[in-house]
Amino acid sequence: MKAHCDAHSHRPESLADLTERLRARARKVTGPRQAILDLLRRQRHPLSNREIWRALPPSDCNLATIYRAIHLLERLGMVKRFDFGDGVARFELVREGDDGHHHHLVCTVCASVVEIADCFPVEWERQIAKEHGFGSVTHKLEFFGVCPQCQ
Amino acid sequence: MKAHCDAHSHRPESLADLTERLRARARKVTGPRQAILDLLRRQRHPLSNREIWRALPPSDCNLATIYRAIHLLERLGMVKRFDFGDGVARFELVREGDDGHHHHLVCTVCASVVEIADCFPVEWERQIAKEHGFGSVTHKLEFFGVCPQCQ
DNA sequence: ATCGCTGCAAAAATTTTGCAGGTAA
DNA sequence: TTACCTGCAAAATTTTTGCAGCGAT
Repeated sequence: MKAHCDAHSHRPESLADLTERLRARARKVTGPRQAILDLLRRQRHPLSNREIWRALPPSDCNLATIYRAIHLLERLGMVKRFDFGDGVARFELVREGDDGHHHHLVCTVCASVVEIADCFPVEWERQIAKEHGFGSVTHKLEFFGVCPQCQ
Repeated sequence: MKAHCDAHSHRPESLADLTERLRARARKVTGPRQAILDLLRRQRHPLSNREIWRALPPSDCNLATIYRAIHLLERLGMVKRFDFGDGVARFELVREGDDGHHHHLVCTVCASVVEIADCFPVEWERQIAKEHGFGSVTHKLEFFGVCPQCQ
């Protein structure tokens, strides 16, 4: 049984490549957008809009601009939304040509995050889709537990 | 390979049984709480706090009370939170002795919901836990697609 | 009679939007 | 130049909290 996603490399795409992707879509490469992209490309794990805001020097970007920029990047498929069940959306950069599909193991005590290579088997997903007549089926899967340090 | 959860019966627990569970935990059985429980026990699928509020006659319950009651029911394990990725928490009644663990297939167009019997294989979950030294690992899994009517 | 629960209203927190000026292309 | 972006501030949401009075037990 083969999962339909593998762990992806963590070597970050260069900032130049990222901004090029914006330009290619006729979007402007501005200071705030570069700051956000440059922050995200250094992160291994998803950040919320507010976390991005706090991580950036106050002069770099307004919180409203972050909301707007993240919306844009999400629409362009450059950023993917993850939900760890605490009501806060978090975002991760998606590598060129990738769909960003993967999962996390989140510590319910300290909120540390591990990226997971395994994935729900495609055959099951297809079967579930067929069984109910649904099309274009995907899934969201996240794991929760207590990390070694917090035990 | 066996999933570790099966579809559960949809026959709703009686309101009397539900309120008894409250009383057994030294919580008061009040009008608003009965109204909420009685509404949830008739639902097959999760409702948000606001949906509960709109579904109830205005005089039955204040929105703030619903937030408080749902928090309580969640703490008592009588209600389970689900997240369909749209930023709104939804809640489902959990049957006595059950842990409420199951998954949904949600239409991304009309938001209709189908309950899913399959589940992520326990062995994999255990392996993931072991691999990263995590304890008490569970998961959240939801499927998304386009239902027959919306295609 | 208690103590928990409720409604109401205000506060806090989160996300969206309008607008006027600035800037990438 | 000309759209597109941005900061700021206000608005719209969503969720939490304080408080005085009511009511389940």
